Amino acid sequence: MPELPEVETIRISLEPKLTGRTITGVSIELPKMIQNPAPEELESLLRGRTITGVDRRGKYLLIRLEGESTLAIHLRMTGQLTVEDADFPPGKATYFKVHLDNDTELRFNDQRKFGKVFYFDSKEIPASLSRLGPEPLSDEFTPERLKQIFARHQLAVKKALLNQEMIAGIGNIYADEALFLAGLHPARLVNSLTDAELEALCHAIRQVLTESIRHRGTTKRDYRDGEGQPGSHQDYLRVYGRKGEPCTVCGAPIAKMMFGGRGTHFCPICQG
DNA sequence: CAATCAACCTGGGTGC
DNA sequence: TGCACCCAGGTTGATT
Repeated sequence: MPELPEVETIRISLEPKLTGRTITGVSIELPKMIQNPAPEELESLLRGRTITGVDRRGKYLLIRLEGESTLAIHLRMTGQLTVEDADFPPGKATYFKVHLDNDTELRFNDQRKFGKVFYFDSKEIPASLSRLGPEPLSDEFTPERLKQIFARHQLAVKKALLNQEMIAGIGNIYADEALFLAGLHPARLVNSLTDAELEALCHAIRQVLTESIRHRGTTKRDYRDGEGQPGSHQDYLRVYGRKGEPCTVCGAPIAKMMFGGRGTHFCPICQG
């Protein structure tokens, strides 16, 4: 579900509600969700700790704790994070809660139970948990860097965009949207891209992610921001979910195919 | 190294 | 109304 823009939107809404709060306890209803320490060890690691800020790396939300440690959450497909009053009834699929010192709690709701929680004593996500490529909205994300990352890989560009070790944060929606904006067919091999195409792709990735953050993310079904509200970028998608509808540039019907196991939308004319 | 598939889960949509 | 089946914003691990 949530890709970089959705996690960033959640981060923005949670940060003021979490920063400065002290954790008083946790509730774990689904132990398998706790990935890193043993679930029974998590509470003693968190209780009494003060939250110093909320960051994001790729699709991971990073809750910073006093003393250089991090509580990280990955929402996978249907995860939702909200901060609510402790006496407000939680959603049906709320499997993890972090109780705070002002009678509110951070709630992790996840219908499909794919979401993961990690704790580690560092700011960087340990490589043993996840290795992530550069942040696409950072200054280090340039056409030259992209060329470097793609070099020697005989790999379809759509698959490359979904590979978090190559670029962090892009998922199925924004991969399709970026390839459309860049005018690239999803099956193009990354080591065949010209400098001009790399430049276009780099720019397209930045553009689609930035636009979506401005629209508070894309809600196809489950995604909600930290206030429980849907985003609006679904109204601005150019190809994703628009099979059979006219291309916004040339009017040809948008095509959908299965590619690398994922539904893939593109304009057969503009991305020929 | 790359590709494919299954697995992890629940529920909405579709077609019979 | 029921039911079987496909599909979904993600990631990982086994297998070829």
